[in-house]
Amino acid sequence: MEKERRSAVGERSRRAILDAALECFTRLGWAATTIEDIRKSSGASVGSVYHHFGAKEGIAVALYIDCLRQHQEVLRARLEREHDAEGFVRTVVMHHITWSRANPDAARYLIRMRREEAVAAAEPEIQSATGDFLREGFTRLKAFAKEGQLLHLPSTAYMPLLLGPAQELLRYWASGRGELKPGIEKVLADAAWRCLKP
Amino acid sequence: MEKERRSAVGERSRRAILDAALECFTRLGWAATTIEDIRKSSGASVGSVYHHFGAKEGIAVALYIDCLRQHQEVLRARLEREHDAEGFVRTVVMHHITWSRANPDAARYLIRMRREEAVAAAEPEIQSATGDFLREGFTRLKAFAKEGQLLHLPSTAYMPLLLGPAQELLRYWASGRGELKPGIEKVLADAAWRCLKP
Amino acid sequence: MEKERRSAVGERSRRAILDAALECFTRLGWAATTIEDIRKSSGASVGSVYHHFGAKEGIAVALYIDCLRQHQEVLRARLEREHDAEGFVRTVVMHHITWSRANPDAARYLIRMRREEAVAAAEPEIQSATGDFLREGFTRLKAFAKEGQLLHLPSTAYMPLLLGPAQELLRYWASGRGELKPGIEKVLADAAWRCLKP
Amino acid sequence: MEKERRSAVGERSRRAILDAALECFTRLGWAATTIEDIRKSSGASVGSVYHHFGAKEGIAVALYIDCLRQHQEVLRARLEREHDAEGFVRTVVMHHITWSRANPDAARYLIRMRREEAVAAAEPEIQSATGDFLREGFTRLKAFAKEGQLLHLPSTAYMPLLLGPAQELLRYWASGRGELKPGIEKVLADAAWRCLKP
DNA sequence: AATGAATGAGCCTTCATTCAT
DNA sequence: GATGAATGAAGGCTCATTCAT
Repeated sequence: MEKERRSAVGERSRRAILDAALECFTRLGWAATTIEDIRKSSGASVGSVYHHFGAKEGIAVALYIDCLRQHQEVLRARLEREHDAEGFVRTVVMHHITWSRANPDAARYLIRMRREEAVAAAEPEIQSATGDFLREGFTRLKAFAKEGQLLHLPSTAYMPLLLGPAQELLRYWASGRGELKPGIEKVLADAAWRCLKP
Repeated sequence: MEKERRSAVGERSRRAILDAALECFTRLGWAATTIEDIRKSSGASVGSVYHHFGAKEGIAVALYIDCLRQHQEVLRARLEREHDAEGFVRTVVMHHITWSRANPDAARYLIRMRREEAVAAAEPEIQSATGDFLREGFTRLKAFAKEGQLLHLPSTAYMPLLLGPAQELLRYWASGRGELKPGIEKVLADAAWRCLKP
Repeated sequence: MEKERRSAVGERSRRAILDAALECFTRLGWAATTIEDIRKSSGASVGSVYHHFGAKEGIAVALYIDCLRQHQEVLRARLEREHDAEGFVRTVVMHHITWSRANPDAARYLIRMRREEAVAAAEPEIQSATGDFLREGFTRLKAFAKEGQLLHLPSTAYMPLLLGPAQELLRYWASGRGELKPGIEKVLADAAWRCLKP
Repeated sequence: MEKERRSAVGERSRRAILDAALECFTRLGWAATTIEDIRKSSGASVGSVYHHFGAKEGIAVALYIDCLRQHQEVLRARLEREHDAEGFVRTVVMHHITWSRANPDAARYLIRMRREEAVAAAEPEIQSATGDFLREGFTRLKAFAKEGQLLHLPSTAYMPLLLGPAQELLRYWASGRGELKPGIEKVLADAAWRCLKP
């Protein structure tokens, strides 16, 4: 197991910093948040922040992994009960919307940071910490296509068609302008299946 | 007319700065690019940069408008020849991909900056400079729906379904990992129409 | 000529920073001197310091070159009038002591920084700025030996025997404990010649 | 006796820290070495380091005394067998070179730290721990001069002439550039005697 | 004796912006 | 219009040291 045993007190401090960071990043944005902001918000000292995360990027990456894990654990559990393409497609799309509605700060953070330098540079670390969930899903998608349960398309088209609309909507919502209307997840799930069914 | 008369020499210097800025933003990213970088790359002096654009954000906004205009002029011309929903939908999607392939730096810039603070804050200025092209398109979309040429959907769903997959693909491409395979525009146009046709 | 034309005002500011730096390094030591100390002492702003020297090390190197040039210009002039080994040896030793007595801060700085990381890393730059004076002197020394004007010794022994005692004395003096008694330069020059004469 | 009784386990830990410190100081330099470096290298904990040495300077001083003792014990033994000036002079010079060659890290450390603030401030402690060996030697030197076995010189000239060349050579060697050729100790010993004999 | 999480003062450096020439 | 030296607020980060366990 990769988790090292940490003293309980250290773990509590680490958690407080991560929570404070999410709050600050949500309120101010990643670039505009200073270590001082996080310090004030978490109650920890500057030194403690660096003791746990090494650098500002370290906080971003640790928080990203933390949010991603929560996101994926729920989705993974749901997908285990889906065995055909339609269920898979609808579940993925709906989960994206509903989880984001339930965890707005974490969702916004994931959306905004996905391609941010600070996080992108640590992709290997992120993948090793999250078990490369995306690739697994992609593999399953291609298997469905091979079985004829999905339309045959160039492989680079699957992910955009599956999640593009949801991402676009979430991004708009994350920018603070649009809402996430109740029921919109069903509309997007329908549309995704309309696009991808054979 | 809002355009002030500018001396030819001033205009040339302005253009050089804008070109250098695009090159720097592409290479280093907006936040990481310094005025000094732009100065070195453009051959202008720091003072000259400020004379033309007032502040770093001013460069970002001016460049954004510049790129957006190029993007929209082509699209506007094409859309004038399309009078039914299917042509409209297909043209919008295909243009997004083909124009981006032809103007990679400008396209990347537009994609990355769309919701960046620096540009978002100047939206009114951008809209007044580009004639609110997006809203016009959206209006036309809703008219098609009213006429029964498009599926009836919650209004917030149209844009994500129309452009979400293309945006997702372009974003992935813009991040430097995926390619834009030849013909992929047709696949996405087909899919968009499949999603939106009645 | 390697010297770029600089604006007079810029040059004056640069000089003020260098003077202040020498004063601070003498008083506090290189490592303990902060940019803030130099700023206060020179009247320049932090930004100006970095505009001219790029980094703290840049000040150290520029100042080192500055002091070394003064040291070498005088010695070079004196050595041009010396044509035999004895004159050469005596002049070098005496100049080391007398110049240091006349320019105590600069001398201390040279002695202390000679092998300090910050300066040692820039040796190529220093040599290109000072014309590799040391190597020239060493070459001349070996020529004297070849002509029989000096004792035949392993080549690594010449510099220690020529300057070691003076350096040792100066180092002790630079540390603030010993004095540089009047006439001591003659004693060391005699000793050096006693050591090196055939 | 000033040595406190220490538990064997404590002593072992203390020794490990001292060894690690020498290794780190050699590799990184005194100022650039952090307590964390020493901790990693020694296997001890930060707290343990402070338990034994009180402060970073404490390590420097303890290590200095440790190295100096080793240096002096050998020299003291050798000097006991020398009763005339020539033997004394030659032995001192040769020992400086040969001991350094045999204990390069310790020698480098002594050379580099001799006038470093951290060590200089603790001179009284060092003298009381090493029995003021230097002063004894200096006293013996002056006695030889009084007896006519050495040249009459200003008292400040003796040490530079005796050890200056060796120090200069060692310093050059310690900086990592020059070598310590076999036999060079004899050359310097000859030269020192040539300088100092009546 | 040992541990290592926590502390926080202080430092170097960056960089957008100004302004005298 | 152009120039580039000067400005200084602000931020990320280091690291010696402390102390509860």
